[in-house]
This record gives sequence, C-alpha cells and structure tokens, in this order.
Amino acid sequence: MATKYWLLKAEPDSRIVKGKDVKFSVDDFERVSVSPWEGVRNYEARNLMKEMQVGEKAVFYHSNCKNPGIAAFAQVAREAYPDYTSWDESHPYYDPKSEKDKPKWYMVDLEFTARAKHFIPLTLFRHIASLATDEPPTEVGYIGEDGIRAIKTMNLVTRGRLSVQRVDSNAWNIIQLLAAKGGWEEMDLKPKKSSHTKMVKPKSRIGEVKAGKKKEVEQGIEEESPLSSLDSDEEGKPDIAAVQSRGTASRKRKAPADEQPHDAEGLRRSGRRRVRN
DNA sequence: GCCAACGTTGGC
DNA sequence: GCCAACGTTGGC
Repeated sequence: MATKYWLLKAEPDSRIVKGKDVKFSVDDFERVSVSPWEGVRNYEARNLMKEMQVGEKAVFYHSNCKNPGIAAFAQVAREAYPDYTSWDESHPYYDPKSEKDKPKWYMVDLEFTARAKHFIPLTLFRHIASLATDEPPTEVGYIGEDGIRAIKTMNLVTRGRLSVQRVDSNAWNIIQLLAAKGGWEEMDLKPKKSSHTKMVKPKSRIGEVKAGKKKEVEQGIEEESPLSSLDSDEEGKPDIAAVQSRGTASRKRKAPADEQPHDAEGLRRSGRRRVRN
C-alpha cells in the first residue's frame, strides 16, 4: 500500500475556548516534538486519522490566523487511539456522547520533523490554483504545469474547512519543492480574478434597507468538477448519513464519510484541534 | 428523506 | 469583525 501523505491544521494564535487556550503553533509543536492531535470533532477528519500509519508523512498547517499556510513537516508517531479529551468535562472539546467503552473520537500522535525552509502561504496555493495551467509564474516556474494541476485539485484549495486532509503524492512533491526553494516572495499573491467574482456590492443608496440576514447565494456557479476525493475508505462501517446536499447551490460534496456508532448524534463543533495545556 | 435553519470554520 | 462556505440538526 502506497504511503499516504497528510495535512493537519492547528491554530497558532491564542483563542480561548471554555477557559482554555487552544493555541498550538509551529513553535509549540517543535518544542514538544510529539503531540497527540486531540480535539478533532468532525467525522471525516477522524476517519482520515484512523487511516494513518506510523511513519507516514504530513504537513503542519497554520489555520485561522493572519497568515495561514504550511509551516512544518511531521510524521505519524502513533496510530489512532481514543481521544481522551472527549471524556474530560473541563476540556474545550468535551463530548458527553463519547463514552469510555465506546469512544466516538480518535486522535493520532504526530512528531515534528522540520520547519519548512520557506513557509508556504495559503495565498500562494490559491493564487496558483487560479491560474491557467499553461501560465506558470516565472518565480515558481520550477513546479511546472503538473505542479499547477496538482495544486488546483488539492483539498486545501477545494475543501478549505476540513482540518485533516489527505495530500496526494503529486501535491506532496510540489509542497516539498516549494518549501525548499521558495521564490514567491515578490509575487502579488492575490488570486487572479476568476469566474466567480462576486463583487456585487450594492451601490449603497441612501437609506438602504438592510435586508435581514439572508444572504442570497447566487447559484449557478458550480464550478467544481474535480472534487476528486478518492475516498472514503472507511474501515469501519459504511457511511450512513449519506449526502445531504444542501439545496441551494447544488453542491456536490461527497458523502460525509461518517460512521457513527449507532445513534447518530453529534456535537456540532467541527474539526478544530488542539488544546494546549 | 428532503431541505431550511442554524451554527461553525476560517479566509480575508 | 465580517461573512461565505458548508456540516449538522430537526421539522415535516
């Protein structure tokens, strides 16, 4: 079985949840060297962690911060085991539905490997993903057209909210290159306005009405085609909660890879992670 | 089983 | 701080 590669997020900035700081930066990671990846409360992310094997490589991503992006490399140091923080009432991600004899949430241990020589900002990925395949920027021309293709389909670009993601080997190789070589520091990393530009801001008339909290989504967009996601090879049961596409925008999303142990229920938090203690 | 409402993620 | 995106819940 081919080695798999992963991307895991953590928040480098302080954020207090239930009185505890959930911050976990690359500095923290480097300092502790090995860390349990607790706090993931999203089924798909959890299932991905259950697939992880000791020794597999991963990138460490800074999320929900001023400059999100890939900060370091890591490897899986322990396969999935129950996330004991889900049993701790005082923990930010306590889940009363998770029982000791039937854990609902799992985590792996990750070991810090090295910092990325060049921090790779999300804006770079987004920018590259917005380009035509045959117009590679000279500054990072070394990634080639295949590199652009690989980036366009990265989960990081297409599935922003997933906190634990798989990284395919093409993307993995590009990440290695980028982290080693850099070169984009002078680039203007704004995405190249793509099709779905949505700048329809009202021309503000003078007493405009505020229109409630309804945000109409223009639909019709539906660009997504790739959504590759090979997916879900759950090892557990098949996923039940199948797709629930939301009506509005014909989103195609894959089934929520889930499994839920008998009663579905659920916390509504998603996959954030990490709580320092 | 559909889908509107709700609540969270997380970029900007 | 705003708000689009989207996972989840719950009414029907």
